[in-house]
Order: sequence, then C-alpha cells, then structure tokens
Amino acid sequence: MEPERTPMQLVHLLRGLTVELDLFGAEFAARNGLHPTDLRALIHLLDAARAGTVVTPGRLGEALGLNSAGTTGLVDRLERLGLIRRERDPGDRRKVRLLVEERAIELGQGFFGGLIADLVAAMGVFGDAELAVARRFLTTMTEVVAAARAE
Amino acid sequence: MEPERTPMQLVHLLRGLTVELDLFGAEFAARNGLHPTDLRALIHLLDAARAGTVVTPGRLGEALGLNSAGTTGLVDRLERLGLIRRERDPGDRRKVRLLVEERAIELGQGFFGGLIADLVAAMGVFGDAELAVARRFLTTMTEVVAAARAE
DNA sequence: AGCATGTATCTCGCTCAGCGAGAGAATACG
DNA sequence: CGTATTCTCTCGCTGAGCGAGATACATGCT
Repeated sequence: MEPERTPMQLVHLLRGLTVELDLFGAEFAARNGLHPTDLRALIHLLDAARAGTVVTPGRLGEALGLNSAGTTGLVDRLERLGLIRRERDPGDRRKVRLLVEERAIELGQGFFGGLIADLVAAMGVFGDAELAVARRFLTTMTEVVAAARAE
Repeated sequence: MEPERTPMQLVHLLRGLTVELDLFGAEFAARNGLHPTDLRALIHLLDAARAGTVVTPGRLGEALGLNSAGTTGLVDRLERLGLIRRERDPGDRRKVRLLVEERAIELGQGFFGGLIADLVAAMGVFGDAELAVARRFLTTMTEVVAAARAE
C-alpha cells in the first residue's frame, strides 16, 4: 500500500475534508440550538425548496434514515423553531407538505453563505482547466462512493 | 450568484461528496452495531495508532467534541465491544492510554478497505498532472473550511 | 356499493448517547 | 508541604430516535 503515494494521499484528503465539513456543520448547528440531524434536514428541505420539489415527512425521514416516529419528532422540532410549517396536501389528505419559512432560508444563507463565499474565492486561484479537472475528479469519487453504498 | 456557474457547481459537488461519505459511514456503523460517534472515534484511534501517537480519553473527547462524561461512555462502549483497551499511563498515572485491539484494525480494513480500493482504482483514469491538481484543490478547500471553523 | 389492503402520519413507552456538576486520584508548583 | 491544576470517572438528567401500534385517508377488488 505504500508504493503508490499519491492515491492514498488523496483518499486521506477526501476524508479530511469530510471531517472538516462535518465539524463546521456541527458547530453551526450547536450555535443555533440545532442537532446535526436538524441541520441535515434543513439542507435537504432547502435543496428541495430551490428545486421546487414537495417534501413530506415520509420522504424526509427516508432521506435521513429515520423511522416515522423519529421523523415526527424532527418535524415537530423544526416547526417549534419556526423553521418550517406543516400543511395538509389538498390532493391526498393523508400527506403533509413541509414548507420552509423565510427564517430557515436566512439561517442557511447567513452561515453557509460565508463559507461558500470563501470557497468560491479560493477557487479563484485555479484556472478554468484546473477547475474542470477538479469537477471531474469530485464527480468520479462521488459516483464511486455512491456505487459502494449500493453494494 | 448565478453568473459564475462552475464554482457553485463545485461547492455542491463538495457537499454531495460529504453527504455520500457520511451515509456510507453511517451504514457501515449501523451494520456493526456502532453509532456514528463510535465510528468517528475508531477512525481517530486507528489514525493515531498508525502514526504512533498516544491517545487518551481527554484527547479523544476533544477531537470529537464530547465532554468528559460522554467520552467515558464512548470509551466504555468501545471497550465492551472489544475494539479498544484501557491502560494506565505509567509515566503520569492520571492518564489512561487507549489501545486499539486487532479486531478494530480488521474491522476498519474490512469495510473501508473495499471503498479505498475502489477509489484508488477510479483514480487510475486520471493522469499524474490531474491528480496533482486534485490534490492541490482538495488541500486548498480543506484549509478554507478549517479557517472558517476557527472564525 | 362494501370491505380488505395499502399508504401517510402520528402517539406511546422505552433505550441509551451525551450533558452539567462534581467527586476522586495523581501531578505540578509555590 | 499545601494548594491549584489536570485527567478521568460517577451520578442524575434530558431528549433523539426506535419498535409497536393507532388513526385516517386512499385505492383496488368483487
């Protein structure tokens, strides 16, 4: 395993980056009275809102790996914090739509906005061709992990 | 924020990769009766063991953001699973050294080994110059996140 | 229509990870 | 020495998340 140094270095870099991002998220969450799960839920909901997708408690729980009881608790928590709102689906009244409040968007922007700006600024020192390589590399690595996850 | 497409694409790729790696870790943990925290602790301990560093409960807790009570519980848990062993430091008898058992190394290798091999294999399609760019890119991004974390 | 089956969410009771506070044991320092 | 500091652990508690099951709506079958 030692002869090929560069690949292993890259594996460790990937892991190190993941650790840093996780820690950043955890600290942001703690600072706002949220739990890591709440933050992951919020990211999922904001992504869906931007994409115009309807999210129900069922879908959210599935995305986060929670069962229905845990999901209800999570949604209660986010609703109590005024970050989301429940609304019965008029088409299928068994369903509940989760709507993000303005406050959640501000919260997300307010904290991740700074990090994103820093990341984008740091990308400025790379040329277009280099960024293209980085994009291709990250895409490939993500696909490998996703494939490994699906066994 | 919309004019510069490539940087934002890359930010989303970074986040997506983090999500995938987290989910992979969480599934591996659940499959082995571990909690996400246990897995993070194990990774930290294995890294330290490879580097020849001594890890104490205090250092471990600090690295994971746990207080002393939570750390004791974590160490108890890992010890009960036969993954680590406590040993009083002969030099400073207030300290406890955490030693990883063979079983922990096998566990780590057994599961992450497969993923690492897949990642390294996928890197094969990139040239040395491209891998160097990827390494530089990841290093830069990690530094930015670490800097943002330190306020 | 009527009834079974399936789907979406919620309630209840429980387990256990992690916290705050502080105790106990060893070391460092005046 | 004694006092402060460091490292780990104990105790009691809160609350996230689980399993089981209740409830309500929807849909398919005959």
